[in-house]
Amino acid sequence: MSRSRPTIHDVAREARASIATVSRALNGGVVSAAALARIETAVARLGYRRNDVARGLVTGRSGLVGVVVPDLMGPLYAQMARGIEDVLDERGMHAMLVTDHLEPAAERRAIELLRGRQVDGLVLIGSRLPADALRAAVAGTPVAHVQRDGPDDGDPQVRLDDAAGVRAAVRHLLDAGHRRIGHIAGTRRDGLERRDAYLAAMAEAGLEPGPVEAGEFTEEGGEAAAERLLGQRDVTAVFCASDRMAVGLLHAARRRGLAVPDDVSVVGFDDLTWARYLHPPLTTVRQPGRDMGRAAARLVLESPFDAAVPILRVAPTLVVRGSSGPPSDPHVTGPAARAGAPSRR
Amino acid sequence: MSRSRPTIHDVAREARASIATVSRALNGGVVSAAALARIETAVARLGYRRNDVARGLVTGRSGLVGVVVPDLMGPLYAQMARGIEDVLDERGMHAMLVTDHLEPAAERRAIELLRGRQVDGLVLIGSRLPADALRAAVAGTPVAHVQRDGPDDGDPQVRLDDAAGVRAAVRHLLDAGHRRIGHIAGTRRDGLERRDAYLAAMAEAGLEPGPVEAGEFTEEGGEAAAERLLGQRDVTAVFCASDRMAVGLLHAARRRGLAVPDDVSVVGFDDLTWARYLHPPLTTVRQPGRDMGRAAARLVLESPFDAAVPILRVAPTLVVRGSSGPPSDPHVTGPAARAGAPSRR
DNA sequence: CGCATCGATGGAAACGTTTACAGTCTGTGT
DNA sequence: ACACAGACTGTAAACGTTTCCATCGATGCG
Repeated sequence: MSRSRPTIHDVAREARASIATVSRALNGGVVSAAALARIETAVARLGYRRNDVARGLVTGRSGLVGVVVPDLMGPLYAQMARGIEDVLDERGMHAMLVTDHLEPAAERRAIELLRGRQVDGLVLIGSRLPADALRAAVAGTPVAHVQRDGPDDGDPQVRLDDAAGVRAAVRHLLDAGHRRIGHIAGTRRDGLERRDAYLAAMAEAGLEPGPVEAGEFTEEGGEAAAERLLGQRDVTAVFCASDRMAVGLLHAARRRGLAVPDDVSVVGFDDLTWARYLHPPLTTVRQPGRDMGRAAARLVLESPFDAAVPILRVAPTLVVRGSSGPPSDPHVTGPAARAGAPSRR
Repeated sequence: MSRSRPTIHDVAREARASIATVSRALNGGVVSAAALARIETAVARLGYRRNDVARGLVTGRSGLVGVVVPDLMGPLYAQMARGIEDVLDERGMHAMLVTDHLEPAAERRAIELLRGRQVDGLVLIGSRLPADALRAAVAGTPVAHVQRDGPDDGDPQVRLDDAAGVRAAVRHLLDAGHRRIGHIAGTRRDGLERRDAYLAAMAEAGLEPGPVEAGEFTEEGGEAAAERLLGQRDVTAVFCASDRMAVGLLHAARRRGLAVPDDVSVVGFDDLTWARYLHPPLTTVRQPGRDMGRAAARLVLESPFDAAVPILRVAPTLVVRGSSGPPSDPHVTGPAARAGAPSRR
């Protein structure tokens, strides 16, 4: 009984109709009520299901949008993927996810794979491909980028308004009374943009920038940078380019016996799902991944219509939680004052 | 210049060969060196790329394994997906990910979609579909389950050895000297299995089970259950059915002014990526998601060969971190109480 | 010298659809 | 009674591959 899947021919025979009529019935063409009824029962009896591969071959479309994502384990990427699915769903389309693992070669392969599958569009998240390599790889397929990690060219793109987020974070610390604010910077494109925005925000407030330390976009990177940073005098607050780095900072602070936020305020960036469960809960800049994914999906599906919106900035929001507060005592604070006073156990 | 993609015919014309020869050259069949060279240059000149849709139509295979995953934002699911990709990669295949969002209807649709795409196999993660609905949906396609959330039937399946993990966790607390150990239980299938394993482990140690509270598999669920549990007398340790619930517990403990692990020890389950960054770092049972994904992928690809391994249990490992320690209260853990403790070090 | 063998090639038939086109009815206005 | 519209329906040609089969020289062997 494990016969191979029934085809449209089987349905046609069963329903005494031609395959053309069956096809029309299935796709909402003009068919007589009688034929439609026969076909429907035949479909049900046989358990027929359309073969989308064959269909794609003749129509030239697949109903698929290819998504290449750096890493599925990043909660932010997962949110973006979800956003893409949202808008694809309502159009009866689907996403096909492929991961490059931050390797440009894998990214190129992923694009090839997807195009071989006739995807109707491509959403590239955090793409590192140089403009020419990219153009060659995607050829005719419509493309939209999210938070592209490479130089811009004419392709439509959605990108966080990093500067606005950083400004909000720095303002928040300034408003709380901090004057000497350090920064832990990332090394990728958005890391650099955030660092520049930080410098600009400090300058705007008429303040000298605090110490800046760069590191990998990871907990370890953040911790290492924090070690260097917390050695400096007078720093009462630190703004991190990512939440992951912020947890590294939290650890380093704890090791040095610094209380957060009393001795040092911490602000992160991204608002990863678990940021609120840290101790203390992390004040951070929320990156609306799902919205960004939605926007990108719309962009890629509608790019032919208005070709004049190459870059779309979405606004982040500051989420104030427990890791930031007013400086306790500006002139006494600092590692020197409390050195060697770890209070735990 | 935006001509449509070159086909194998174009290559054949350009290389003065028949399409059959080109196809053979591309797929490693027998071709003369001269022809091969001509074809290769033609491919390069034209930028030809095989159309996998057409290919799939004739071969009946797609090189794709469909993966239906409850939710991309769960780090554990992402790890499993990664594991699947690992083994697919080394076979030149790819994963096609689709999410049901814990809705059985969406799960069924996802399976239909995937089968319409002619996937060569299906990996279902946390499937909730009843056996008959499932059987109807997958028809002839090979299937493997991961941590199926429904009754078993004959389908190959990989599943965590929940009982072993729970036993390790409970033993760990017992060895530390705890006697009154509470449990926060989950409601899904694995939650129930873990609860039963907890009860068994307590019985095995000759102890009465501590209070058990069930809740949703979320931070809020854990927090609510913890509120009920921490009111009880004498509880010096709590074992949670998941890390997410454990952070809820941590919060509830903090609110009540209970120190962890001094007043109450906490052990989680899963070892989600951020468990080590909590404060204190969470002692937990690590679920090797990536390995489970790998195992499932192998299972689905090789199921015809040995049909006799329907259920494969993978072993979790206990990761001891800062959230668990000996009970502080001296008179509860006197020598008498310790007498029955199986101490293995 | 004839015959089987072999390596390389091309022709053509699939694979399961959609869709342009050409029919076949039935009813209607003249 | 006739043409003609209109509503349905069927035939057949695509879509871009793989693969079976036949063909064709050339080579080796008896």
